[in-house]
Amino acid sequence: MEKLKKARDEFVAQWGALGTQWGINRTMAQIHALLMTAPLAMTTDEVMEDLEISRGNAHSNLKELVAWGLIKVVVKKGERREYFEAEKDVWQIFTIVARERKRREIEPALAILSKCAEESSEIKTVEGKAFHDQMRALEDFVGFASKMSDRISSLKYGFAIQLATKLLG
Amino acid sequence: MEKLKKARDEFVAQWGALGTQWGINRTMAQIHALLMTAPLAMTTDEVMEDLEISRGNAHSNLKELVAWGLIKVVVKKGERREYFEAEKDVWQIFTIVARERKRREIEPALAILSKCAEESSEIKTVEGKAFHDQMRALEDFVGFASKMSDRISSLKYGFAIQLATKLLG
DNA sequence: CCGAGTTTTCAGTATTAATTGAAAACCGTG
DNA sequence: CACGGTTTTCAATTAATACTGAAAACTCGG
Repeated sequence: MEKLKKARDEFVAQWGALGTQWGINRTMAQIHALLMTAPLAMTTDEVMEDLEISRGNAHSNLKELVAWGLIKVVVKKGERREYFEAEKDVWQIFTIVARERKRREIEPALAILSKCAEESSEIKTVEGKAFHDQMRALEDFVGFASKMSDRISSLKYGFAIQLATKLLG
Repeated sequence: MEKLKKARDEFVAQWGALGTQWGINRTMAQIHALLMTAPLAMTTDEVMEDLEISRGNAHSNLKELVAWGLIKVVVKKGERREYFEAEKDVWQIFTIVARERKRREIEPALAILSKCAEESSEIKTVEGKAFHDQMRALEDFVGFASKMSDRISSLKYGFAIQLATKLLG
């Protein structure tokens, strides 16, 4: 049906544009959108054709999505080429993104803060103490956020909703 | 003291590098780090000199930080030029960043999902229904996350910690 | 171990984003 | 309203990132 194709194309295009805001590249976001709404697993060539992108581009972004865990390689028996299929469950997607963001954003921040807090711990001036305290406060908070992220991700969807509803109510 | 300067320089440099991961530009993150650890409010010229960057660059990133709400302009009486000072409270910083991310990442996503869900609602094919359901599921989840973000941000720090501790315990 | 089908790499190119620096606009004071 | 100090703008440049396309590497059945 034509209408579906149009809606899906729009979703892919817009999700791609959004990807930029999120700090991931457009193509990766587009492929993710495409596969999330694909009724069947797709090959690299299908992705290339659909998005009108080069093989190299399709390849590297498919691999990157696999590395994130947002898509999986599936092999069909009697077929040599690889098919790709996206995780479609929203809670799964959320936990994967949360895990990856933690790894890429929270953990490096924590490392920096710990190091700076440590290095400034024996400075005796007033300014030195203020700096140290600021580092510690940030370190504590970020460390706390990191633990929270793990805990929430490890919940089952239903339980997370229940908990959240209690908070919202 | 020399040791403090070194620790602070490292913090500024590394926080700047981290900014890239977070999808904000290096200079903005550096200025933020600099002001967060500044004992006194700083002028544009001081920021320029400290980071060795141009006036235009310092200016636009200071304005951007003001727009986020992460730093404030302060005027000293008898002084013509503007001073800038950062919000230092970690919970405040967190809520500001959460608000901004919601505005830049969550709300646009929600708009796209709503539109695509709406446009696909009357498609009768099996594939059309699957697409529609996927859009709705994503919309529901993102909308829910959006509400949660607001609720958490509106809590007082102490209460948030208490709540979180209950979850962690 | 050959060859067709497929995946991977990567040097070169294109695109996008950040930065400079100087000119223009602004602003309060005499 | 002219002037020095200050902020703001923006065209040109530079730096960072993404993408292409073709060649190389890999894989598996025969």
